[in-house]
Amino acid sequence: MSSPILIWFRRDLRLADNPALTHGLSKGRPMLPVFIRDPAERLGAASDWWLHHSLAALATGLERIGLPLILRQGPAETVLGDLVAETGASTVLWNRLYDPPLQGRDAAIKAGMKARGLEAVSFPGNLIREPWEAKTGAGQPYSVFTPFWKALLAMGDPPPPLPASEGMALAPTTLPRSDSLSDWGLLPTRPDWAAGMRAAWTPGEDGAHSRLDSFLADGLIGYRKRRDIPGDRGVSRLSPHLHFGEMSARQLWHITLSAIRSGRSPAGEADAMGFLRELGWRDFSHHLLFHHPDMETMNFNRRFDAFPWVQDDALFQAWAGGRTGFPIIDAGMRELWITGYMHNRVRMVVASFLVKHLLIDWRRGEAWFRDTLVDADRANNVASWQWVAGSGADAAPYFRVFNPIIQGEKFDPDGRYVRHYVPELAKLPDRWLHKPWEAPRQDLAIAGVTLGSTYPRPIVEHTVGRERALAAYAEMREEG
DNA sequence: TTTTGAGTTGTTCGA
DNA sequence: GTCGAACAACTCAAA
Repeated sequence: MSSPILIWFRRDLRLADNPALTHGLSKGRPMLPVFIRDPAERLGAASDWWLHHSLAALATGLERIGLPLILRQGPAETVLGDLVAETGASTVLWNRLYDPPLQGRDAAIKAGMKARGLEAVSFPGNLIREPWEAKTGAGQPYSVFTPFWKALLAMGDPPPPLPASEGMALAPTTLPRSDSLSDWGLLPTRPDWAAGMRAAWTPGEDGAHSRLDSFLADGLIGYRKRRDIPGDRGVSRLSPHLHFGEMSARQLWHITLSAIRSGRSPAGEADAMGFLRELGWRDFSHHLLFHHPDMETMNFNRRFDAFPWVQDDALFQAWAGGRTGFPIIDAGMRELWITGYMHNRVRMVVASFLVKHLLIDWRRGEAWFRDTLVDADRANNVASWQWVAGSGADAAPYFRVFNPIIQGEKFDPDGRYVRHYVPELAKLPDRWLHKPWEAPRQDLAIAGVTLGSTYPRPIVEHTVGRERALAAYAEMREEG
């Protein structure tokens, strides 16, 4: 029997539109899919929860075409070397990742394999375009979104997705040892904090497609306005599926356009392009981090190195725990804690609050999101936090300080979102819901709210926080 | 090389 | 209540 091909799965946990898998299947040789739990790839506890279920789904899908999924732990280079030795594999195929540490790791692995006479081939990963494809007229990477997006559009539609293989694949007659998924301890036990996640999500390729189908059927229409309303179903919530590659960006692109053109989605071209533009932001973040690897820990705009951040654990804990006394902030932080997700509009508001009202370093917020989001993604997380902080590429101007009261009233006018995640305020009338500290004593009493007891008073007064933030930015400008 | 127009997502103030 | 201007200046990208 000819030597097996290792298919190294990473963040491409799908069978359809999987270039490495399709390429391997075309060879007619035995195939050995493997997933390596490399500590270098770990993001956080919520991601681990998702990964567990996504791997289980992938294993089921592979089984349908007659393939096993081998699970191993350790540094990828070592594990792949072991597997090559154990199985006699002469080819390793994978789809690319672009995070700085992993990209370097993979390049070293490829070079090492080639030096040993093995075939190692990588394929385009999970973006619309590879991060090095878009270039300015001067041949430089972009640092402003709009021209980047125009450049992407000018390249035309990305390649059409590859179909999932239907037929049975050939597996090696003897299989190497595999870890048991349940032994990896990816799921929480004591306490089991994942009940809200199980209720909110269906990880895996099938879950990704049914999520997209229902979004196209009734969520996409009116997207440009509805996407800002956290109590509405106006966003796709595909981000964790995209992060783990249960659906590729290219599939999402083509499925969306064909749905509106065939009438399967009642939405129009403008809503569809508004939606795909958000996918463009995902590519833009990866483009930025690929070309500026140190922005994961350093300010993209180095003038922010002089910013007077405040270290205050009590304030940080109040923010993280959803006890700031601002209902829209607390609802967002609790949505995150319960479901592993937060609506995009609310992410901006809570991030602005941490960085501007509390003057806490964006890196602390970024680390919290990385640990708690099921869609945690280095590139998106870092680029977005820096954007809010004002230190990032194409960032918000410093004087743009979100007012958590106005944001709540504007985007959650009927209080559906806040009442769901901050149930202790549910009986307050809309008028006071986003500023309970201004409610008359009688309204609070009727609603069963006791400020400072059943719900916190604001940990900072909005106007004070705003003025302090503007002063801090002014101080930084003088330093620089 | 120089110039020009533009830049995700907002808030506040005063007329 | 509504509306427009101010809030800074800078850097990017393309012509």
